Amino acid sequence: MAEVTPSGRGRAKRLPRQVREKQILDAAVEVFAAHGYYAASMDSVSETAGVSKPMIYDYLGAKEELFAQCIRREADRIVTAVQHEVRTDVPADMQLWHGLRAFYEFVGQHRQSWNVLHRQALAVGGAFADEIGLMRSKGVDMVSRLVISAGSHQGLGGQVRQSGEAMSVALVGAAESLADWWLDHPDVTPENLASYLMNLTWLGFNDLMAGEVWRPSE
Amino acid sequence: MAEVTPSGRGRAKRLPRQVREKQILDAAVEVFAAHGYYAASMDSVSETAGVSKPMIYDYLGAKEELFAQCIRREADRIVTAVQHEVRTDVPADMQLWHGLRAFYEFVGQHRQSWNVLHRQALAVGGAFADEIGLMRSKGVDMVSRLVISAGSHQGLGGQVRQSGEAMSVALVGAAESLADWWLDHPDVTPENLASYLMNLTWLGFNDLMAGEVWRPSE
Amino acid sequence: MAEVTPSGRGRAKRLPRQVREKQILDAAVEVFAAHGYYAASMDSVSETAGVSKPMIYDYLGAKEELFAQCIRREADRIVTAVQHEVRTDVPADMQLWHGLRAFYEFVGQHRQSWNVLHRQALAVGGAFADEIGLMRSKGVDMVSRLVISAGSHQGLGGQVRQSGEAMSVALVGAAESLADWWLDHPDVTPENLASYLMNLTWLGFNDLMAGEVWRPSE
Amino acid sequence: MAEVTPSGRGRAKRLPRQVREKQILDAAVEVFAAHGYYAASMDSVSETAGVSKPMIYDYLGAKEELFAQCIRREADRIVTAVQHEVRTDVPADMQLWHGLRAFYEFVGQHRQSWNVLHRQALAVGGAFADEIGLMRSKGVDMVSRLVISAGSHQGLGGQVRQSGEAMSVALVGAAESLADWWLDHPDVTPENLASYLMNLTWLGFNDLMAGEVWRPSE
DNA sequence: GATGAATGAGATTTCATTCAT
DNA sequence: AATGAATGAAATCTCATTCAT
Repeated sequence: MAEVTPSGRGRAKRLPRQVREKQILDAAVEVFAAHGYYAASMDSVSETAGVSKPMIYDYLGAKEELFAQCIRREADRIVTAVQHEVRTDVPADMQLWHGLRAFYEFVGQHRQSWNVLHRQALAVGGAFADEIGLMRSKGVDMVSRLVISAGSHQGLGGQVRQSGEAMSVALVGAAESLADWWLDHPDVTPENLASYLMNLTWLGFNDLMAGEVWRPSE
Repeated sequence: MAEVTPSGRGRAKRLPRQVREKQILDAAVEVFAAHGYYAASMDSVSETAGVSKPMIYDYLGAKEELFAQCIRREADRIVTAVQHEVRTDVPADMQLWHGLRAFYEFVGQHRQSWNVLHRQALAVGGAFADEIGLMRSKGVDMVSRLVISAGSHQGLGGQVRQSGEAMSVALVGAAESLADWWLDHPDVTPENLASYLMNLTWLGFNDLMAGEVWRPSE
Repeated sequence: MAEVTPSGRGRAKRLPRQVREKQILDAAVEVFAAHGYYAASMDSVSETAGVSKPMIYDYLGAKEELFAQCIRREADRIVTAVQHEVRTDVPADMQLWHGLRAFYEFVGQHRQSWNVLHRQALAVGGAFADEIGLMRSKGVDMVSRLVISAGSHQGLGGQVRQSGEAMSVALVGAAESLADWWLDHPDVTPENLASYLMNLTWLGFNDLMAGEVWRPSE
Repeated sequence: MAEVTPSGRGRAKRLPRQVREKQILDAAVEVFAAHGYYAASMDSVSETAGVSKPMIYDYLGAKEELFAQCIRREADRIVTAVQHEVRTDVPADMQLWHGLRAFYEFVGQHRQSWNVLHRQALAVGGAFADEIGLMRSKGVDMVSRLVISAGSHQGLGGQVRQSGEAMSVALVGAAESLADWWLDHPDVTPENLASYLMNLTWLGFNDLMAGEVWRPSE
């Protein structure tokens, strides 16, 4: 029987389209993550996938399109992973806590996805604006909903509502930044990271909602 | 009329090296910011600067080196701008407030610098690790010092000190993220942005320092 | 009529890799020999081979590597040609004679090979040290073996043995030099050339081996 | 007083043309010898000479011309050095001996000159045919004259006269080749080298002249 | 379905050379 | 006499992409 594994030489065994597409996407994520969008070559992808280049073009389109699909798939994955851990029947702070923990657990296990998603997509920018926006907004939405719902529960001050989105963006940015920092401090646990963020921001949210607002003293 | 402006065709007028170097760096920042490190071609830079390519190589080195110099210059600029606004004879919260406001004012006026610095440098990664690290650490250091000094003033809890760096990283990430968000919400003022961050984090810091720590309830 | 010859324009006909590699190497030898390593451009090689540049890089590597392969192939050719004519069942002088004749016959038919091998490789030096050394040593070895075996047959003096290598080097140099000179005296036959060298050196060898050593008289 | 040495910064002191030309030629020989004709850049020469590029062009012409002048000067030097040691009032063999010894002594002290002369000039070829030919012929002439005069003294056989030039060429080639070999065997003395050559060839010459000619036995 | 063969186009970089002071 | 400033032109190499089997 002919080999099916990527390392098999010669004409690869005929496989259903679905399987090949997964093979290719997996390879693409790996390669884009390792070298970045530009430095990654279609040759690398083809080699890594154990599939010839024309096939990539046939199945997943040109480089840009291929990258876009990587982003889409990985964004879905991480959002799904987080959502799966967030139960709506607990207090808002616990929801955020669970979400953050799930986020860092996922990141810890899929550094690649994270890299592809975040850094490269942001850097190349222009052409991938849509995909990035979509993914970003998913994260922000999740947080926004929490913050706002928390706020409305407790009769929140104008500040929070008015700036809910901004603050969610900031929180997401903080989370992402901390995830990067994690790479250089691997001995920290996901719980620690989530805890740092909760302490940094949640008390602030609470205070805000209790009407205690910071204002410059000058 | 003999052209002297960058767009002039033909042999450029003789200018002292210093002046040309600035011209070239300016052009490089513009081009890198507009297209990203990879998509920016040395031809573009040369055209934008109104100077032939060999001069770029002679004066500022190859593409990587040129980019590194862009990063260095712009990092210095932004750090200087922020430091210039931070007075050490005011309470820690006011220092942070001033710093953030200065940061957003600068970003508002130099979108390019910001882009070059942040997105591109992070994305290309590898080769520019040093430059990026330096710049990052400057920001984080500034915040760390504030946070920690604030903490020691008030007899701070172990959490803050132990995780001072992580939290500073998170704060810087939040600030950066908010700066990106600003691009799509141009009617917000620098004061607003700074204020959002202060409210999100400072009260948290204060509570922490007062011993009020968030812990999961499960 | 669809062209297949190297000079054909447009997309070259599909050929198996092996064939193309030979085509390219042939062209490279021609071009390097004609212009020298540095003056030869990859464009020339590509045009001469009737193949696009990327294929050259794909099949035979970058310029240095390509040149190295030229050297290797041509060195093998000439060494093989000479060895093929040298029978070990004849006296040493006849072996040398046959070798030299074969050498000049080969050189006469492949001026290009010779040029590529000798001049260019030596001149560029540095990067090709290994290839050159290998090729050189093959020639010197062949001669050394002859000289020394001849010597030991006849109870040879210390001079020869001690300096066998040096003398072989000198002989090879003489042969090469004479090959160059031949270019300007094309009416001389290979036999003549071989004969000159035999007369210049072999009697010297013999005398030496008989103990008749030249010494300065002062 | 302003600096005159090459390392002096700023505008060099005005110097008579003759002196500058020597400075430049010295530098050029050094640089060409170190890197080869192509790899040597006019910038290097200019830096090494401590003189600006326009001056080189003014005084000694473009790269080709500059190299030609290097060859000419160094060829003269070596020929002069050898001729200086050869006295015409001694037997022919001693003349050759002295010449060879002088040659290797010169080469030992001026590896650079030798390299420039021999390897590079030969390699670049084409453009420098004239200079090379000139230099070569000087060496060959010297030897030829010896050989032939020696021959006529002793009633020489037809072989020698008919092929005097060829044999001289071969001898010169042997000498050059041995000089190259010397680079890798630095513990050998000039006397040894000269002696090897004398033994390899002179006895052969003598035998020839005595009518003892080698002929293939088949 | 699958691929080896093939290329257009463009990127970075380096040099020899000259102009203008 | 002397040079800093400036460039045209070209060389090497790589890559995304397609053709033909």
